[in-house]
Amino acid sequence: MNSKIVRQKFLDFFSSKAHTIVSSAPMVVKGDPTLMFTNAGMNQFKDIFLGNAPAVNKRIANTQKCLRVSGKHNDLEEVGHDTYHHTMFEMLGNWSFGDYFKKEAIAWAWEFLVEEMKISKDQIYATVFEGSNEDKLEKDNEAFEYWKKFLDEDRILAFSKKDNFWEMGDTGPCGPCSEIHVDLRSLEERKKTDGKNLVNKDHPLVIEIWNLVFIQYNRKANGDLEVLSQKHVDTGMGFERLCMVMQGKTSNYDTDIFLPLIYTISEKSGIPYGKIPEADTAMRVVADHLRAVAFAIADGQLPSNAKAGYVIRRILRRAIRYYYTFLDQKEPFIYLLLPALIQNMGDAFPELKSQQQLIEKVIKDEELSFLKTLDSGIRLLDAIITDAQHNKLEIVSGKKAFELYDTFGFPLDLTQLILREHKLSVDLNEFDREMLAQKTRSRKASEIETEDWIILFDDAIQEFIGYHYLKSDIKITRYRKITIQGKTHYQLVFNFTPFYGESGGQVGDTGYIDNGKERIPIIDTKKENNLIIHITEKLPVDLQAPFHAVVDSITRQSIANNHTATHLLHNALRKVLGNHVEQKGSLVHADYLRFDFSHFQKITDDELRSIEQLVNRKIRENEPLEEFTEVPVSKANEMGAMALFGEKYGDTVRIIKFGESVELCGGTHVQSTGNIGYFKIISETSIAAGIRRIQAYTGEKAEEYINTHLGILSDIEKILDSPGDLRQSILALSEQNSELRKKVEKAAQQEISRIKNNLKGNVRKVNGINYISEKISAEIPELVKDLAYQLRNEIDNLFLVVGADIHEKAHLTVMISDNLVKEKNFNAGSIIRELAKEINGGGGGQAFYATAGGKNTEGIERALQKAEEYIL
RNA sequence: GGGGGCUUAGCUCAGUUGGCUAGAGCGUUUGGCUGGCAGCCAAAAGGUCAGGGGUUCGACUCCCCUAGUCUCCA
Repeated sequence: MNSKIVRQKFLDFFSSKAHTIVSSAPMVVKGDPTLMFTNAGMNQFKDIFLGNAPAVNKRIANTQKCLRVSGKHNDLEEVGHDTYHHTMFEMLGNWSFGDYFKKEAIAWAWEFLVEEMKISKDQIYATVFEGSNEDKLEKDNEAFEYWKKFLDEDRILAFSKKDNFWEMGDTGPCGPCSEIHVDLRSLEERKKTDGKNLVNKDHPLVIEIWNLVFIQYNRKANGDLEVLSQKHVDTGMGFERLCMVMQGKTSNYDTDIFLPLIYTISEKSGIPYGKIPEADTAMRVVADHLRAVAFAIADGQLPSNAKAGYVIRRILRRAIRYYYTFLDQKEPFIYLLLPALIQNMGDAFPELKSQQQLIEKVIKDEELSFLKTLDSGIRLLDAIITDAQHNKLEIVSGKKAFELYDTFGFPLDLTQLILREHKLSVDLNEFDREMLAQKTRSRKASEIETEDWIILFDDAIQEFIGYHYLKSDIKITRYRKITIQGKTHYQLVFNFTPFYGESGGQVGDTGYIDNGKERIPIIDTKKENNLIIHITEKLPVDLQAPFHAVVDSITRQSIANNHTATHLLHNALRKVLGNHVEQKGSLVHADYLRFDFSHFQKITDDELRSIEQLVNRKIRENEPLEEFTEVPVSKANEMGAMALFGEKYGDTVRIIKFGESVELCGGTHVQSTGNIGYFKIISETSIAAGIRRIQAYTGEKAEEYINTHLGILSDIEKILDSPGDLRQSILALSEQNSELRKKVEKAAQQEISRIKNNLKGNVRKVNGINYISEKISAEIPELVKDLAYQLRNEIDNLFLVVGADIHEKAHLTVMISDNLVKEKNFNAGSIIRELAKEINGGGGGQAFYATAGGKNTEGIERALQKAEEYIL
């Protein structure tokens, strides 16, 4: 059964059990500081479990793309070396929000696996929670009883809290879980060793494929468990594993999900799969990482040097490392594989297809840049090797290897590989020490201490009323203290709030709360798991009191201007450049707006002008805001709304329309476009392959910007005293300037020649040495240097001492012909140090040329005389 | 968010502890030679050494700040 059918059968099965099928949430998570990537199917329903959002459908099923690069069973460095570790994988899941519970979840799981998928019941084991003294919980007898209907008792195994009790975090919803394991060993093997002894023992062929979580408790901060009134089911089944079972394979990589990719890799690299273990590993690594990176980019997460983008970069670079070393590819390679991936998964995930060009471009660019990094790293390493061989060392210091890694991004395993070829090795202990120091430094710099929420009023759902109100009477429902790098802030939550929490690129509101006795400034507002959090520097004295909350309306107006202008810009970009333009990031600030989007060339000045013109035309047309709330997703698509990436599952959405611009958006906007006043683009740049960024001003900021520039222009006009063509005037000025510079240069040279000729006339022959000692008048020390070097070329056996009074500072210069330095052992440097004493200064230089400076101009004559002593 | 590196001619880069009046290769221009796929020879032009400040007799080199960029960690 091929993987496409497996996926479809799962969805069809739960659809037949009255589940609503929803699409996968993006793999890249927005608006949850604890999570960078979706790492489990339940992520997009977290708000429902936390009680921060109501469940619209009580039964849901889907396939969710997930990414894991760290954690108990997922270390990036493991991927490719075995049959089952992955970075990106699909999780099939079904959910009940306060609807069905253990009985149905177990019965349907059984029905799907045994009746639909025809997996033999002899291969199946189930596990249940054995109970916990610590939490005063009994064995999960309910689950045990339901399983007994399908399985013999000795195939239902009990495990401890570690394996069979699921918790989302330190606090929050949790409960016992029940896992389904499948024994894939041959009949003979199964006879030899009973499968029940291999469950949960990390056997590669006795594997967990489905985890059914029964959420029935809430873990409180003090560790106590509280029974939930609403019980939920959360299940997750590894799609790749299920396919492996269905296709009778013993490795995920042998299923039709990976094999076409691996064959393409084999074909393009000319290396067969299954012959060389290292090459096989490399192919699995490349196949796995290609998926992860392609999906991440499709979801808007580009490789970068920080946070989530850095994780993607690391995954991609690991793949490059493997093909570079074990598949002998020295040119960009991974981007060539994208068509094969799309062939395989493009139907289930159309975002891959629609963004193929961008994904290829981004990957190729990243490959090129890393191959360049490798190149320069190899050059640096060569120097280290030469040095080690020169000094007859066998071990290269860990510090050097770390520097190569830390500063130049050259991977340790490559360093080791290349060193081994030269019979050298790295001091790994030292390397690890350096690494640890780096980690400690970073951790220290980002230490956050979060205290527990203190609940004042039990009012879990906080409403946002800021679309229509900027002031409101509120009560504080909960607060907590948070400390980052020694700075303490407080986070407050209200029963309802006019403050907009930072999200969708729009910055959070600022303002204050006041109760007549005290006024507390709100310095920022953030959104965390659907909760709007107001940040203050101090806590109100009377927390229970009612407060009047006021949003800074001027700032809010500027933000609204910029947000609406962003929509108009997005629309104008698509009109002028084409429909391939897709939003890739956005920042709506009170002072400016920033918009990142996919586009493959630099935008020409003409295009930029038309874009700006179009936006300003829409502003003057004064299109009114049309706001549609609670629009079903299907209706939104009909309206032609531009869905932003990062949409979470939700039954209804908010739509913002200004004339032709229709966007799905939760932000705050102007009443009509005329409020924006004026729109001015200030920069257009590239931020990554295929991604461009426009920054712009609106309203008063735009006005200020233009006035500043016009002011500069008029100032220049005044300076130049030029009412006519400024460009002509400046051009003339610049030409004049370079002419004058040449003239000055020439005059200086003439001056030098004049002095030089003078000096030449005053040469004294002393002991066969052409001795010159004289005070000259010069303006610039550089010219004296010039003079000395010229004389050196023109007079043999020269011993030159020149003094000068430059801006009331004494200067001395000594120049001695090379042959004299050699023959008579003169040293201009030590001579000048002696002479400098006469002018109360110091100096130095080389054996043939030295300078000195001092405060005492009176001493110049004495110094010149003293010089004579050296040649007598 | 924290650490480290880099920024020198149009391009790719050298430049040891501060002092060889800032170099190389490619490219450009000019002249000469040459029936050819990077043709050869010769010469020349081209630099605010990222920007700003400081230390010093003297800074591409050392220190501080700013900007851009690469890289590692979180």
